[in-house]
Amino acid sequence: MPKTNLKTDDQDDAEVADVGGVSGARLKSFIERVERLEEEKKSLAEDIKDVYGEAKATGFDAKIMRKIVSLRKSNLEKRREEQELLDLYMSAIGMVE
Amino acid sequence: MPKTNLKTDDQDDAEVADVGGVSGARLKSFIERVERLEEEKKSLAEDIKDVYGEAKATGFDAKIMRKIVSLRKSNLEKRREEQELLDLYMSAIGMVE
Amino acid sequence: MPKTNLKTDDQDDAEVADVGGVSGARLKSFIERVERLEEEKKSLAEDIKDVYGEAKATGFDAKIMRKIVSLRKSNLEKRREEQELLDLYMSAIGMVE
Amino acid sequence: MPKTNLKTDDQDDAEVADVGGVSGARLKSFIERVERLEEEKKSLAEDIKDVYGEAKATGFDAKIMRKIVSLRKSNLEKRREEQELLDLYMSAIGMVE
DNA sequence: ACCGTGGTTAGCTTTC
DNA sequence: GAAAGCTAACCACGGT
Repeated sequence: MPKTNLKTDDQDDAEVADVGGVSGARLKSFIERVERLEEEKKSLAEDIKDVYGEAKATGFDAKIMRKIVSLRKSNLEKRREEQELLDLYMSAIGMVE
Repeated sequence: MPKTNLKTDDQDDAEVADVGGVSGARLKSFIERVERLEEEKKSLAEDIKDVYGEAKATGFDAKIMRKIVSLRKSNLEKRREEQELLDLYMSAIGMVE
Repeated sequence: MPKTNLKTDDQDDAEVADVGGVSGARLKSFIERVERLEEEKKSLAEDIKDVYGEAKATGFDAKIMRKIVSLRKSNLEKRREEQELLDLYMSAIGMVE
Repeated sequence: MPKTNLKTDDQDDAEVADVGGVSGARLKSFIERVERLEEEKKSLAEDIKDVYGEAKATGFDAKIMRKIVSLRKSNLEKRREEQELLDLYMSAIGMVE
């Protein structure tokens, strides 16, 4: 069973207590940092979309472009994974450094 | 972060000549802009993950935090949608522009 | 069709109505089919896990095996995607099939 | 469906000899069993998708159906506890109802 | 203009 | 407790 104890009873209540007090303020700060970062991320997603739009206006096919980007990325990932597999083999047969 | 340079690939830079009237150089430029932006996006995703990790180290439950962020976001969206509906109503009765 | 009836709120009743009646029975039937299929899917996931366990008991490294399976799969997918890209190029330059 | 045969790959079947005392043939057998099971799993996933499609064609809302399935699966007790903790956190940052 | 579809992303589970 | 793989929701796009 997953054993996800959400209540965190073992921890001292002083850590998450002070409802509306200092711990609440810290939590709020964390939340807002996350929200700020997610906004920036969303903004970048829009920039990417704009680049595709611009390319399209120049006469390029966005669908093809996306496929190229995707293939280039998967090339890199595949190469990395193959290296990992190689490392695994080497450690499996005791050729570790 | 290990600075994974997406631009590195097998394709030879010399081969970006025009093909069938298509400017290879321009296409390459678009592709690289997209890749650059996607790297930044990925970097932000890692930053977000770090914030959750930091909060967790402080004693907060990341799962709950994600739920809170999600709720706040949907609250905002709902409010925005309600505003849009209100705008629609107002334009419907001629109270706009 | 003349949409003269302003009280359109009840319009969907013919499709999903009969709560507890015949439509409810159909919905229930769909739900149960899904649940049955998901059980089978879960069962297969366990079978897969068992195979890895068996292999491990035989002396193989499950982590390596998973990586091999993953690489073989991505080889296939990459090949398929490259073909799709080729098709896209061909249709883009009018060499449609 | 495009009949993606997972077993086909670049590796030559003749190269499955023992390497460092490892039975290549046995490993290959395990890998192929996994791939076969994963194909079946994928097939079931498609069946499920089909059921949702069929239900949709009958007039049901697939999104709602998925939610129903999900709810039936989830543990109500656990969800209540999560909600309680969530309420606590929300009051901590002033998002009281 | 809408539907269906594919791709993307976030969340959950399980593993190490 | 961190990391990865899997699953499910979301969104944007093209076809009809």
